[in-house]
Amino acid sequence: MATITIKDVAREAKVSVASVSRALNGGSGVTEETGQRVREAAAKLHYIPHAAARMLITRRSNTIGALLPDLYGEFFSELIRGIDLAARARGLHLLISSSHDGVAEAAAALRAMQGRVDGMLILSEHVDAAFLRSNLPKHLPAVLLNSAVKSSAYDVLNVDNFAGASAMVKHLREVGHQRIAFIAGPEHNYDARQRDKGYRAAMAQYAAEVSANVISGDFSEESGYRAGLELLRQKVRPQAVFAANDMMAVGCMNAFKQAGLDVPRDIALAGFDDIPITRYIAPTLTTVRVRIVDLGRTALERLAALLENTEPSAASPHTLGCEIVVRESSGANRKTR
Amino acid sequence: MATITIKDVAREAKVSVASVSRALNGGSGVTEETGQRVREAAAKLHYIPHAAARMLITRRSNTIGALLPDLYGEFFSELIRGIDLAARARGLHLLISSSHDGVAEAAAALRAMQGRVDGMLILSEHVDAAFLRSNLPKHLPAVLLNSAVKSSAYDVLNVDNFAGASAMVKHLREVGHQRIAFIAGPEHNYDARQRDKGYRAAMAQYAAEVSANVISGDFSEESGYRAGLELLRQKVRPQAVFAANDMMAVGCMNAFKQAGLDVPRDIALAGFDDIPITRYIAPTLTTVRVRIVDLGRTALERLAALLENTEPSAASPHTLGCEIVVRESSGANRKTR
DNA sequence: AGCCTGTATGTAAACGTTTTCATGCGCGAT
DNA sequence: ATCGCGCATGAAAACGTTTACATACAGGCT
Repeated sequence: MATITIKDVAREAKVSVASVSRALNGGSGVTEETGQRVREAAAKLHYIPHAAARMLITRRSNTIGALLPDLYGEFFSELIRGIDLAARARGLHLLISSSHDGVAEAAAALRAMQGRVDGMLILSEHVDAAFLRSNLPKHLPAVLLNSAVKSSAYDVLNVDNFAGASAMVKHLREVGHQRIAFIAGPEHNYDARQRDKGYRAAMAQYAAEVSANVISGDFSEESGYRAGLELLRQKVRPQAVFAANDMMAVGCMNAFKQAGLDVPRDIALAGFDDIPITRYIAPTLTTVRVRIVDLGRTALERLAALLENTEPSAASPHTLGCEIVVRESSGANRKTR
Repeated sequence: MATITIKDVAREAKVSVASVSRALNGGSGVTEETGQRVREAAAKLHYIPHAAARMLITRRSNTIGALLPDLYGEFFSELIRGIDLAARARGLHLLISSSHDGVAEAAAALRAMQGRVDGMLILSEHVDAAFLRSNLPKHLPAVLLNSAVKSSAYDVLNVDNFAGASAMVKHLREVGHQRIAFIAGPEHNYDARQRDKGYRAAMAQYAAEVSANVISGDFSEESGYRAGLELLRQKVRPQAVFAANDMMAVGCMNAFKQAGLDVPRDIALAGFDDIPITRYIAPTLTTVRVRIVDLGRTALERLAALLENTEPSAASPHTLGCEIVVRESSGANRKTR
């Protein structure tokens, strides 16, 4: 009736609980015959070890925790998928905690994971070195994603936003656009800031000709739409618009279409992330590809490596490259042919 | 140095561990003054209760497990988001397990969750009543999503696929299409089968005029594309195509575009699910809206309700309605004006 | 034959909590 | 004054495992 425990199996197999444990785990230190008997008894009783008890004694949960922002949008679904795939391959469970409105909430979430995870994957704008020092147990391995934290105490995995943004500006220049506007992302988002810097740096190379033109946004489609309207109101209209993420590019595109403009003939457009949707809209969106699934996978693999090595293993920061994906919206074919 | 436990707090506050536990939890049964002292000690030592130990004794993990198929596509990202939102609101954690290639793997995943979750949310084509009987502990509450399981032993939450599909056929008829083809989903998927039935039933109402025309697919964009090509090869081309999910509709649309056809002028198209992407493609896709986020949220809320009530509470099957969303691809405006 | 070594097994401690139960104390009611 | 009652507190059991240690036994060595 009640849950059946290792003791029941021991009784059934007529051995001690120790032997049951040995037989069911390593299998070593137990004779073939008893091993057999134990396995049979376990199967017969439908015995399933109680995870919590095991965690308590072994101090291992085979679970990794993921602290993420709101799961909205394709970026996170892809990221989770990458993490999940890698976790599954390693037999690790995934405990997810998302949507933290503020620092306090993020801290609470992080603390609540204590004792139920072996390591943490953290992607949150609320997290900085001080936050981690006070909320992350010293011994708990963690990998930070897209974080500004530089401390060698933590392992961090970033996307090369700066290079990606610069490369996109370069591309837009190459296909003939001079006045390139930028729709920035949220101020406190590290990725967004890096993309902004990349844009500005690349534009500075042509400073003599034209200066940077940055409209603020917050990564939402809605903010991209508003930015689009604002750009249309400028006395001198830009020839190309580079949005700090794809969703804003989509919103911006809608603003342009609604105003009767043709993309890319009247104005070119580019995004960042390469979420699946970019392939389906019309015109298809030129963007900077971030291999999101790989990002998740790599993060998990680094964390897994951390779990294996008991030695601290110098936390090496790492950066994932990204590449330009030229589609219709940037008007590349118009110039090339 | 090592992890600090409740004993350390007790020593620091000069009380017994029992009092620490009382002070930190309910707070009742302890004087205001000791409560204060304990909280101070806990804060000073950065004490965090060990989740596993607590789980073991309370037999509560405040975690719910979600057994899902591969997380690919917007459907699942939306679903997870709905689940996550509701879980967060109730202070529940989310343990996710996805991508089960076969029955055995699904069973293993389900068993691995034993002892670390209070309840299960299950969406998997491998799951039937027999599977549950042998792999789901009797006392573990579970909510099945989009499942064919009828047993009153389990709580199941379905989408009204049949009515949705019928309504879509009706809509397509109303805007003037006679010959309506259907691209079916995977054979073993319950949703897919119900949509198929809904289509056939609605078509049967007009049997005298025209018969059903079903092409097989598997919910992937690729299979929708292939189905599109196949439809184009038919001697009498259908006037409208109804795909069992949106991604296949997208694939099919690409096939049509590639063949130089104009949607909806030359051929109308409709999908099912109303994933976000439907709003961004051109033409925008007429579809059947399944409130995916609500589905996830509702599922979690029912599970939470199950957790509260110790009494079995007759497992009531429930169905979420869905509604037609008319956009450009079905050619509705052409007829109405 | 005696000893030592290795191996299978069992006993019991340990993991960090919560909770039951007993204890002792103060205080109002009789 | 005594009794009893409520309440804060502490001691210890319990949760279900793993594992260190003890034990016993078999067999190969000298």
